[in-house]
Amino acid sequence: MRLTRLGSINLEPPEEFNFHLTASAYSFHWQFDGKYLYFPVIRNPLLIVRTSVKDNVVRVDLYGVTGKLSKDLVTEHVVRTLGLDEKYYEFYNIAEGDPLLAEVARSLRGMRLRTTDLWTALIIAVCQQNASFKQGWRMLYNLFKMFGERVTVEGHGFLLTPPPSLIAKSSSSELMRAGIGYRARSLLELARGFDDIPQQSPRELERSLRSFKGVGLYTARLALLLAYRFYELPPVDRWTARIVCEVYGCKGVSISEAEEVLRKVWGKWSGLAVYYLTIVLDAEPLSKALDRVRKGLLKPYMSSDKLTPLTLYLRDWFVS
DNA sequence: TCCACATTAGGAAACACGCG
DNA sequence: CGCGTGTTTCCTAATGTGGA
Repeated sequence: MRLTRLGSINLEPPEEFNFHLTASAYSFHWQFDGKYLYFPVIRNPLLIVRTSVKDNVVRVDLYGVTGKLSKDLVTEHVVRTLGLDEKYYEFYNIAEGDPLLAEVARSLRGMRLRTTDLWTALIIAVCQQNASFKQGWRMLYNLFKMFGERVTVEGHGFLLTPPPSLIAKSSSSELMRAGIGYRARSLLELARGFDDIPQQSPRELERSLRSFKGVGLYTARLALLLAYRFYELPPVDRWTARIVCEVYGCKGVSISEAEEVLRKVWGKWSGLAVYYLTIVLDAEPLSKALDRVRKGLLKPYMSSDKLTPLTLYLRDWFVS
């Protein structure tokens, strides 16, 4: 599908906003090309925005299949997605004196967590289960390539998240071909029940999401973090637990201990801290990540020869 | 007894390694 | 050089345990 340009909006960025870092993190090449960050605002009728920053102005170009559109609604969505209204001062104050995330307040300052819709966040979270960063994002890549609709914006190919309706009518074996293993069943059940999830607060949503088979505490919280910036309750996996316990000195290395320590140090910013932890350690497998923590190498590589959350967009890493 | 919390069992996929 | 196995890296779900 080819989309036509419907107009544009200019937004004033907050101070210390780093568009390039915000757009780089965990983006596939069809989402960010080094200059423009593309993301959907409305699915039906389809409306996609192309965002960029020039001369300290956030430029938002609108693309769709024509129709009425509310610029206020688009503005609100872009502000929310990029976190233009976020105030990280408190978070940075803690980060500055922190043994793990000091770099977030320095070289990564101005980088925002970019949100997705809840459905996309759920797919991401399910793919992250029992898998390294590389494994998880390969699964996601395969799902997008196999089931996502391709649209063209100014000659740039963009892939939409395969919607619940499409996943729901797929067979488990079809989904398995994306290399997602047992997660196919979880995804299928989520797709079938997704539209019946009521609108509720994040804390209530956590309960609703966990009622799905295959969605535990980690998956639910990661999804809520990515979709709603639900920072106060962190998604803690074993990777996070080991690192957090190593650095802040827990008695053991359990998930619950790590969460307790995280909440003590970061308070209502715990979830955001976990997100940035994956960035500064390039989401490396545990043994390498622990090694880097001990050596104090707590800055992302930023080199283009290695797949990391910040280099994912650079090329087609999973092309087979 | 029942609830909260901790532990254990079970499992998918990638990678490394050794064998023929 | 290819193949199979074991190890590593993670998670959820079921089971176990201890305190109110």
